[in-house]
Amino acid sequence: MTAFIGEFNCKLDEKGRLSIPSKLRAQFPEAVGNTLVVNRGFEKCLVLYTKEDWLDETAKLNSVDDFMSPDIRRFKRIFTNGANLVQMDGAQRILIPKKLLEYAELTAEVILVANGNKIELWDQAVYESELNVDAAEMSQLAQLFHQQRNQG
Amino acid sequence: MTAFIGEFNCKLDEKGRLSIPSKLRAQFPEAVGNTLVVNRGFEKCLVLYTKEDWLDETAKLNSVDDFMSPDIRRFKRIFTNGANLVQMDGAQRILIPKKLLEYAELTAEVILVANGNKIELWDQAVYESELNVDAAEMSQLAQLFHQQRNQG
DNA sequence: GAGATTGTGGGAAATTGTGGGAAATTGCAT
DNA sequence: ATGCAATTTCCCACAATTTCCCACAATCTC
Repeated sequence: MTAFIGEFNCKLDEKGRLSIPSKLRAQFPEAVGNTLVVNRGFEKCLVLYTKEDWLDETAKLNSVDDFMSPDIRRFKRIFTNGANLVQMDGAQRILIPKKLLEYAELTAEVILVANGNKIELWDQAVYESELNVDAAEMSQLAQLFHQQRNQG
Repeated sequence: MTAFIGEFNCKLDEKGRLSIPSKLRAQFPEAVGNTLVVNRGFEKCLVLYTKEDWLDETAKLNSVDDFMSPDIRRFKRIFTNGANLVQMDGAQRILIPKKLLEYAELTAEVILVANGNKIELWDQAVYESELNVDAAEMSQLAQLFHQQRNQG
């Protein structure tokens, strides 16, 4: 499983194309070729996966049979909703589908943030307000994280 | 087994024809040719299969013996009953049978969503309400999924 | 600073989505 | 059987989108 590192400022052009920074592209495993998967994130951002990692994610979902229950079907849908295959063009750019641009409210200025095997894509303004935490809140969040991690 | 990726906004024209997006068509295995199977989904949507995957699906059903119970027979009948073979025309469109249009309440605006080896077809409005979950429900669903996965 | 690489923009060609006309086929009723 | 209506198929045409390509600007490397 891939583990990406880094945070990058990028621009979207008028056509909704995003140029993948070379520092990030260098981290893609060979096998990626030029195909990625974009999906909606839980927050107001998009998420990029290598195709392989995406298939791993969904394989987990698909291991559970659809006959089982409506809730299972619903869960799978919610989870995969929005996913799109995207291909890099000759200039290492991907075209972000319109729908997703709108969802994440992406303007020209965006940020790419590595997060494990995922890469999040935020509008710069949105991202900054998301990161805007004071020390007290941060330590509270850390505490919560710790608790939830230990209770599984 | 095929694993489709993607979510697509499409339009049905007045004749009830659905143009299969090229991104999706590109994911069909060669063998598909231009023949698909449409069936009713459990929810208010339709489901597309490659012919091959449909045959697998029915094979699974038929592995359960009809002698078993009336309910088994009934379920098989109802499940299989809605299935239709459809062929793509020269413009990669399929004609959705009237009955199925009505069943899923499809209007002009529809959505195609990959779901494992199936492709679901929703009316846009219906789909959006299906996806509309709050955080509490989501975490409940996730929990359910987790349980059911582990009990197989 | 010079040369290579990378990011950005945009024009033009190719592909795709969409609509609709008209022929071919089907089903139904007379 | 024959004619009519409805459906389906096949075809062409236009608009929108996507892809491909080239060129210039910015940045990095040596």
